[in-house]
Order: sequence, then C-alpha cells, then structure tokens
Amino acid sequence: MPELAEVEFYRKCWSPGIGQRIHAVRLHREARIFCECDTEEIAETLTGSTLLDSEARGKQMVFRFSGGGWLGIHLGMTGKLACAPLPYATDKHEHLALELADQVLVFRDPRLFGRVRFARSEETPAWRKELPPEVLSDAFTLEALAAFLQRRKRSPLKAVLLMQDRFPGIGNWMADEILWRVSLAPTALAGSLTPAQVEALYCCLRDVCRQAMEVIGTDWGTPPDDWLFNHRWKAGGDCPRCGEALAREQVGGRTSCYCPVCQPG
DNA sequence: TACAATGTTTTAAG
DNA sequence: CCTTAAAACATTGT
Repeated sequence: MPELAEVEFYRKCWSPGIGQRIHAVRLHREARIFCECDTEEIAETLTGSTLLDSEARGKQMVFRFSGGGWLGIHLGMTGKLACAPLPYATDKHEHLALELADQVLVFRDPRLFGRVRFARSEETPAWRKELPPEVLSDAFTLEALAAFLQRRKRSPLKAVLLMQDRFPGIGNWMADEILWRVSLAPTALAGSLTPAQVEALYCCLRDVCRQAMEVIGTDWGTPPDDWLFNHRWKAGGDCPRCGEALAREQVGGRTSCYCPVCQPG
C-alpha cells in the first residue's frame, strides 16, 4: 500500500509517542521482517528509552531513540503503523509494539514484505546515510533524470520510475499517475524520449510528489477527481481527461493503468 | 478456485 | 561488469 505520501502519513502516526518513555517492547522475533536484525538488541535498547524523533526518506522511515537506538522501518506492500490507547487487543499480524504510559505504537504487516533494521550507535548508521536524493530535493536535477533514463534506455518507462535508487518513494500508483499526466505510454522505452519530453516528465514527477504529499501525506485526503488516482483501481474506469476507457496491462512486472488515447504506445 | 494486490530481492540471461 | 526480465516471498480478498 504505502508510497511516498502514505509512508509520510504512517510515520506521523507514531508522533504522539515523541518525548515519551518506552515501558515495554513486544516483538515477534521469528517474523521475517526482523531477518536483518538482532531482536534481543532491539528490546534491550528500546526498553526504558525515549522516542526522540522520526524521518522518512522515500519509503524508508527511521525512528530515533535515546540511548542511541535507530529503528528503520519499511512498510512493504501491506505494512501499517498505528498508535492505539492501552489496553488494546493484539493480533497475529502485529510484529512490533512499543508500549508507552497509556498508548502503544504498533507495526503490523500481514504480508510480511516489510523490513525492520536496527542499530545502536551515536552516529547515523550506514543504512541510513546511503540513501538516494529525494525527488523533491534540489539534488534531484533534470540532468540526473536524463542521465538515468539514458542508462536504462532499453527498459520501459514504467519499470524505470519504480527504481528506488533513483526515484525513492515512487510506487505503482504514482508511476501511473506521472505517466498519465505527461502523456507517455508505460511501455515507452526510457531512451526514446525527446529532450522536451524528459523535461515534461521531470516536472510531472515533482508535481505528483509534491501534490501527493500535500493531499495524502498530511491527513490521508482523497486527491481531486481529475487525477488518474480515483479512476485507476478497478477495471471499468474512464480517463478523467478524455473519457476513454482506461486500459490495464502488465509492464515491468506490475499492473499499469493508462489511457490508450492520451498515452498512445 | 484462481488470481491479483500501492514492494523488494534474488536469480538468470543477455 | 552492466542491464533486463522473471520468479520468489506470504497473506488476504475478490
């Protein structure tokens, strides 16, 4: 489920815990999401510590704790964060719970595609330092985009936009939204764009990210009806621009929704 | 029943 | 070494 703006929304779900002491840590040590972690170290470090702050970069979140704890969370396809009042009922898909005085911060993920990383250190851990530039940052330049498209010139645009090492936070719906707005077919090869098309793509990329953060990242609002977003999810939708029936096709291993009229292949 | 689901990673092939 | 495509992962809902 979560892409750039949804991740930002979920990150803030734990903000009620900032400045609060963690009284107890419960985790499913055998869950796949902890396969890169020392779960003993997590419980040991976080119990009695205080949640200091959090930050999202693309789909990668990090929560910082007193005592040097760095908790990295990736939500995968079905992960969610929530803050619930105590007492509360747990369930089998909950893998991590941080109990505060009268609330609990929970991470649940039925499909287990999410990942947790952890470090205990004063310095920023390597896995947090080595992140690609955000799409909305100054470091994300038109030139960098053009160079990347050239490097992946034989791949379909849809597949390229999903590459997190260049477009952190972009996921299936955002990639479709971007390509629909810029009127490029998901199957168009990355190396086939004119300079003008590359520049248009650059602008749409940033616009979609910016607007998604405003609409969804703050309070999970519904985007305006002139976005592809509201029409793309199930078969039978019509293009909000021209009214044509939207098409769905596997591109880059994912179902892509597009308008065959506005985005001719 | 069978398939698809807002995501990565690994493997294999070119 | 680099790029690209496909399979695998685990579970739920249609």
